[in-house]
Amino acid sequence: MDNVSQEDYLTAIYRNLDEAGEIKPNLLASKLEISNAAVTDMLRKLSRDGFVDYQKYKGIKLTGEGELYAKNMLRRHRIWEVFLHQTLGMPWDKVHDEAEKLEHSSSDEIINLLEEFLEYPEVDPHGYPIPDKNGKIKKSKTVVAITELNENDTAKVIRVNDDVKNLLSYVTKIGISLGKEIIVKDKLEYDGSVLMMIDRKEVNISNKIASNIFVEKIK
Amino acid sequence: MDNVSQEDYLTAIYRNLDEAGEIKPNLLASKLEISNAAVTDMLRKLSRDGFVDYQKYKGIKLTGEGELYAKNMLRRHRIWEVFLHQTLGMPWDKVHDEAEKLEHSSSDEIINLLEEFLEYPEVDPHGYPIPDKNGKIKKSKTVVAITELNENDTAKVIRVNDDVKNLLSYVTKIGISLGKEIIVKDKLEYDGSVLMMIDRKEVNISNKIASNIFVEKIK
DNA sequence: TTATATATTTAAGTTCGCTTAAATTTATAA
DNA sequence: TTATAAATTTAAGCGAACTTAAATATATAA
Ligand SMILES: [Mn+2]
Ligand SMILES: [Mn+2]
Ligand SMILES: [Mn+2]
Ligand SMILES: [Mn+2]
Repeated sequence: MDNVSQEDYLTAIYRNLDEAGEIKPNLLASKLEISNAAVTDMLRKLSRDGFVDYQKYKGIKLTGEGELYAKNMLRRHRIWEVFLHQTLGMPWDKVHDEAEKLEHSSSDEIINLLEEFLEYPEVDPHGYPIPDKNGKIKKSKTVVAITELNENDTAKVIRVNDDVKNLLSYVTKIGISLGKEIIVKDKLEYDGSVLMMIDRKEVNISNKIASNIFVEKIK
Repeated sequence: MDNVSQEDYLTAIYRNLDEAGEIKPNLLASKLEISNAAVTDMLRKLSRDGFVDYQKYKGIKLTGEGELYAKNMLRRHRIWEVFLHQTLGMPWDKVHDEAEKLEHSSSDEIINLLEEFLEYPEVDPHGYPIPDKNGKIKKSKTVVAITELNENDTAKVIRVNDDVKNLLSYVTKIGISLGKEIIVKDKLEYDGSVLMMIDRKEVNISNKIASNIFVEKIK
């Protein structure tokens, strides 16, 4: 397969599987920002080519081959992100969009050389794990969304969702980066927002944002 | 413009302009390995979009904008080649095909950062000059094809055509690399081939190959 | 259970970049 | 100059990846 669209479909499917390992066309369409009709169309092709299990009106599953392909795309994407951030000094809120293009234009050979050059990084600049050549993903620390914390919990930021538009640049603005310590001061009942301390400053973040920042509880 | 094909057309046009600054559709088609009809089609679009001057049955010229765009593509291409060869250690006969894809997927920002990281290289791994941000190309040494040399001339390899299939890997096999010294022993009248010394070994290369290796005469 | 809302598929149509075949123009050679 | 060859354009058509609108199936709520 040598195709930008199909590769983005597979990645989007893999990233958004539910607990049952499925995804609905409607969600996929919204993640890819295209029409439902286009998704139906493409699902037939991906199914014909053996990358997804698809039956009309049923949830979409990846085949073994499809899952491997998707994980390899994540590998390419994340290794490029590390390179752009770490080697070229590009800010973490810009690397995703660039990697979104580069991932389709680089042979496995380039990716393997890059990985070696970068000394085998384990996570991308947003804290997501990098699959190895065989699609194996190291099981990472147990993390929870900030929304799961309780009052007075102290936690360390491990991962921030890199798939949400403008989230990273906003999060940067309020002082959050990987490894940063936060302390939950208050959880507001009526809107689910969270009041917390970052660098000795009080910051209130909405429930929506809190649900996309993943942390490791300290003690 | 955000298009692989159009970008490759512009680059191919620029690289193959004749002394009059023009190229014929037929040559362009063969360089791009597509039909003449496809070229006619695309020329209308490139003309409509202001990148080429085109009138039916006349030679194709680049507009100012078209030339700038083409040179920027060469810049991207060659900077990627330097990175792949120099930083990742990919052999010089493999980097061209990879760069052919990467050139379309990288913002000017990435290219500028890469250029800085590489410490502003002046030529790509095949000896071709790298245009700067403004499209300026440093005028390089005066070179001649090996076919232009005379018996007993000594010369240094400065540039090898990177656009000819399998040329680089062949040339590598017979011991030629950038900077290598050669001595012309004999020029065969009947087929234009050249007999020369490389590393104290006698090597005969065809006229076609000799015409794609560029050297600087020594003394 | 039935009405209504939502999700999904089907149908028809568009743009892009290509193809082959036929028509036409330009170049070359007798 | 004229016949022939070569280059170029035109015409028709294809697959990929989209779109919008309409039809149909499924989910949800009264
Ligand atoms: Mn992508
Ligand atoms: Mn990421
Ligand atoms: Mn290219
Ligand atoms: Mn080159």
